[in-house]
Amino acid sequence: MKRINPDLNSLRAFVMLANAGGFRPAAEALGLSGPALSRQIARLEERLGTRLFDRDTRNLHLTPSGQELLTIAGRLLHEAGKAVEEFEAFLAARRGRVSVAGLPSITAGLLPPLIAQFVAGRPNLDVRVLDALSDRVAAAVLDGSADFGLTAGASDAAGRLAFRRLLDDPFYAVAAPGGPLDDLDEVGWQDLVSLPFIAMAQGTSVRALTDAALVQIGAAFEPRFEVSHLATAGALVAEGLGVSALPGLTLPVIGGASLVVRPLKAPEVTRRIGLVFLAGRTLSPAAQDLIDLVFRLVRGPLGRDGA
Amino acid sequence: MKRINPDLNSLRAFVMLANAGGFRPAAEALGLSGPALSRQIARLEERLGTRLFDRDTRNLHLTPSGQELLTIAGRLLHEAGKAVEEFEAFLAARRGRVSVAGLPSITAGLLPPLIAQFVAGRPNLDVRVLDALSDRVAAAVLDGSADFGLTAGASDAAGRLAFRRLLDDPFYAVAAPGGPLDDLDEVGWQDLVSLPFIAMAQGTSVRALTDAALVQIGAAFEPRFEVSHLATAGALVAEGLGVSALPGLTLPVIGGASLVVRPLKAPEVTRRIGLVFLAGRTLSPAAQDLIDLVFRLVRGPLGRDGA
DNA sequence: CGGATTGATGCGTTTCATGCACTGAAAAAT
DNA sequence: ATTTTTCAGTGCATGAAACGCATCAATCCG
Repeated sequence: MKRINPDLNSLRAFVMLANAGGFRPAAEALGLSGPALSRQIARLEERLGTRLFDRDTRNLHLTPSGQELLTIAGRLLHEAGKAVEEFEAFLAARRGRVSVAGLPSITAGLLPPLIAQFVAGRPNLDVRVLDALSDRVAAAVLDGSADFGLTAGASDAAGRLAFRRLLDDPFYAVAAPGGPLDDLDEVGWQDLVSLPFIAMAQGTSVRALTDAALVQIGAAFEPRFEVSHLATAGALVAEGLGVSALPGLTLPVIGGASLVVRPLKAPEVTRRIGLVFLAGRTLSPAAQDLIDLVFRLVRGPLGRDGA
Repeated sequence: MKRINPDLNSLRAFVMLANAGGFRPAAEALGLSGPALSRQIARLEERLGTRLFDRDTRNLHLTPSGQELLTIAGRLLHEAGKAVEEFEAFLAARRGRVSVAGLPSITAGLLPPLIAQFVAGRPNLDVRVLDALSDRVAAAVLDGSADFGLTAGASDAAGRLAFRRLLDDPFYAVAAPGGPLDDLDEVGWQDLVSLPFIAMAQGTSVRALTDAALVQIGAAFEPRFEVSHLATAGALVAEGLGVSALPGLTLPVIGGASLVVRPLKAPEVTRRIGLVFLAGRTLSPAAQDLIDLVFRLVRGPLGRDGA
């Protein structure tokens, strides 16, 4: 048997005619001329191989087949409407899921208020945040488990990732109140090497930049403590066990407000934070929207904690 | 916002392309040329206002929007397939419901084996049988609660009903074994009037014909018993309380095999059984099939209990 | 560095749907 | 009873949409 292929417009016309009870009102409701509707029904009947209406010039009645089709077509059109609505919601970034991968300092310090603003009024939009170190962020973007990443520097893999600079995050020296930084306005890297230093673990972007800065000034690096998590570093600093050098974005995460924070100079080191995404790939509307929001709020009003 | 109107062919093409992973195999599977498919996708993208594939000459990847559409379109196409399947099943008379109205003698005597044959292999086809007297059969057909009726004579209503003759059902005289008919080969109506007569109630087709026959021979009619149901009449006859005159189709219902049955002559009275349906209205495929089966089996091989 | 493969584009053709004008039939009005 | 109106269907021409063929640009392979 040849495959019947209903087209939705015909079905819409059919349902409209069945409900209107006459060609004239149905045609008008459809924005069609009378003859056009007449032919549309005739075509549909021919394609389906059945008469759908018993009609003479004065009366119009659904045949049993028409009655059956009315039920089925009504349901299908309803499904189609829902499908369109769903997809439009997705396109309008009101529905779907955005997965962001980012460095812990970013996901904890920068992102939360932005995400709060982003999801406001979008109850069906889910946001996943994946916090990981730089290379795992890149990996997550590469394998598709994150729509995009916010990380430091453009490490990276065979040109398959694109990078867009978001902001430069300068390093600060941090110490406990009553510690060695109290009387200084600004600190040089050289000043730090003689102090007990709390370093981030190998593999973190902070550590890589710290190492680079120390190499630049030709200093040997002997960290007193080495930790993986910012919160730990912060707690050690607060306890007065040492000093550290950290990018500005990390400060809110470690409770920088109760520490002594000083600009770090000689050299001025900044962590280049940016967007990482698959080169040549279109992003979902929601992801694109979130990115736009991030860039707008971070770059525009220079305030980095939104609202 | 302008209403997006997806057409199923585009979606089919899209899904096919997404699954095939390349234009060439997808186009072939769709029976289209390469360029046709290319344009179809381009049109769909334009209509939806989104790119669905990130593609260059060598790679083809769904965009997030494409991924979303794939899910939604797949579901919708599945629904459409089910809808077509359902409707085709209805057209093929494998699904749906047939409502038959008929005289009790027909629904009980003639119909059951036909219905058994009819529903064999059609598990999703329901049959409703409405047994009622002649005028209620007509009423049921008129108001649509029955697809068609099997009844006696073309009584009927303002030409809105059409009648098609099925068979002529001759009357027989029936009595208990050991009763007055034992020694006769055939019986005349005149012979019956002197015997205790068990008559069907007023309003039945049997009674109307009985009255007419007796008027024709100028006999007064004084039934000894008057009953509404065939089974009662049969039981009274079997008990030897009287004789009756009944059409052949009723005999199986009353257990005619254990009674004495003789052809009734002078005059030969037949009940004209036929099909009643709404004039000018198309019947459902299933109803039409059942009608065809009834006519074929009743008229053709003269056997009235099928198989 | 050529040949082959893949998706896109130009162009002419075909198919399909639509609108206008008109026909034929049936109900309503006179 | 006759005319008028109403309604769905048909002839015909127009316009849009989709298609195939030929070709092009970009990429991969040998």
